[in-house]
Amino acid sequence: MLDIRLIRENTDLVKQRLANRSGDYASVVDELLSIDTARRSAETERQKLQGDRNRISKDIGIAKKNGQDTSAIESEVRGINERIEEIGRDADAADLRQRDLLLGLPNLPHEACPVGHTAEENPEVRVWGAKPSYDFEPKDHTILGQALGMLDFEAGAKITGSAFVVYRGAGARLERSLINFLLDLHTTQHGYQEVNTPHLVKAECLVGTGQLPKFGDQVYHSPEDDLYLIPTAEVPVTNLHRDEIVKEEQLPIQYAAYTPCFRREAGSAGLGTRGLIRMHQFDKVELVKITTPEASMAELESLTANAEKVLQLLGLHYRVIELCTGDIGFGSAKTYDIEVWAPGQGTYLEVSSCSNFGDYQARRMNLRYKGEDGKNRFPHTLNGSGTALARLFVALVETYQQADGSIVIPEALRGYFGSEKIL
RNA sequence: GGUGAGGUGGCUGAGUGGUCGAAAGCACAUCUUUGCUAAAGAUGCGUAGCCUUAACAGCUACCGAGGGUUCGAAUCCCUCCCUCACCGCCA
Repeated sequence: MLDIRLIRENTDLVKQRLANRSGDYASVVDELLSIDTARRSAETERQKLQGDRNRISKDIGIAKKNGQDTSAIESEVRGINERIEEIGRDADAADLRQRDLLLGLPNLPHEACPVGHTAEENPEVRVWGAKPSYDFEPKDHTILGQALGMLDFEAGAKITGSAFVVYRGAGARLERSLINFLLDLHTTQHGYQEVNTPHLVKAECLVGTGQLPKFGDQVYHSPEDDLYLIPTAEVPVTNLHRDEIVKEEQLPIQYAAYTPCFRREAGSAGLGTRGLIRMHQFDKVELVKITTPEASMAELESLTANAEKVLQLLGLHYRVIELCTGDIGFGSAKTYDIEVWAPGQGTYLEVSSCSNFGDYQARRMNLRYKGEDGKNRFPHTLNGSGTALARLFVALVETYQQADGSIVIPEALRGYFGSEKIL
C-alpha cells in the first residue's frame, strides 16, 4: 500500500513511477486525491461535532448532579448526534473507498529497477556455469521420471485432477532430500530461522502480502471457514509479524520455511505445459527478510545470493535476470529472477523470484519497527524462493541424466538422498 | 463438541454509566543526588487520524472485534473471535 501522503504531496512522482508499470493507474491516483480531500473535510467536521457532544455531555453530568433540568440541552445533543451520523456516513464511505483504491494500487518500482515494458526488456545480470553438453539427445523429465517410476501424473490426475502429481519411490525421496538440503543450507549457512507455518491463512494475511483483493481468483478458498490455501510461504511467514511493532535490534528478521504452495493458475496460458513445470500444488522453500529501509537493497542482494548458492552447490547452470518495471510483481519495488537451465526442455526455468517490497507490504499489514529515536517506522520486507522445488527437480533430473536413463545425484545431495544414482 | 472463567497500555493489574485514555506497580528513557559490581528521588513514557505550526499545543478515535441502548459506555445488552481450566473425541 502506498502512503496517501506521498500520493498527496508527490503526485507527479507517483504517477510517473506507476506509468512505468504495465497498466494505467493515473486515473486511480486522481480519484484517490479527490476522495482524500472529501474524506478529510468530512472527518474534520465529524471530529468537531464529536468534540461538541463530548463537552456538552459532560455538562449534563454536572448539571444532573446539581439537580438541574437538562432536557433542553439533551435534545440539543440529539441534534448534534444526527449530524454526526450523517457526516459520519460520508466520512466512512470515503475512508472505505480510499482504502479500496489504495489496496488496488501496485507498489512504485524502485528507482534502481530498470525501466521497460515487457519481459523481453529484462536485463540479464549474470550467468553461472554453462549449458551442459551430452553425447545423446537429453530427455524430458517426464520421460525420465516415468521410466524410473518417480513421477506418476496419471495418479495425480486420478485422485485430484490435472496439474497434480504423485511422487513415488526415488522421486518422493529426491523431493524430500531436496527440501532437507535447502532448509539445512539456509538455516546453518545463511542465518535464517526455520519456521513451519499453517498452510491455511485468513484473508487479511493475503491482503497483507498483496494477493488480495486483486488476485483472489488465483488462490484456493474454503468458504465455510473463510480460509485460504497459501499460494506461497511468503504469506504466512511475512504475516507472522502483522500488526506488530518490532524492535530495531531484532532486524533483520530472517525466516526460511518449507511449505507446499497452492495456485489455481486461473486463465494461465501455460497450464497445459507438460510435466512438473506448472502445477496447482508444488513444494517450495521460501526465504523472508524484514529489514530496515536503509539495509533492504543490500539484503536483496544477499537473499538472491543465498538462493543462487543452492544451484551452485547442485552444479546447475543458471542465469539471473532483473525484472524491468513492466514485468515486476504487483507489490515489488525490485526483483531478480533466477532461471535454471533444463536440458530436456531446452529452456531456462524460473526457480526463484527475489523481491524487495520496500514498505509496501509492511503498510498493508501494519508492521512497524521502533527506531532508535523512539519513532515507529515501516520496515522493508523481502522474499525469495530458495528455491521452488518442482522446477529444481526438473533441472536436476534433466541435467544429471545419463545415456542409459539413470540419474546421477550431485555430491552435495548424496548425504540426504542416500545414494549416488537413481536407476 | 460441552461446561465454566476470562480478554484493559511493553508487562502485571485496578476500574460496573458522567472530567477514565484509563489508578498503582514493574519495565524503559532523561535528569538529580549518594556513591559504585548498586540505591534513592524527579520528570517522561500507548497507537492512529484530523487540524495546525518554525516549534509546542489542540481535537477525535481506540480498554479482544462488530453491532445496540444512552445526552454520555472500559463499565449495560446482543453477536462473533481468542485464551485458560475441566469433560468428551482424537492424529
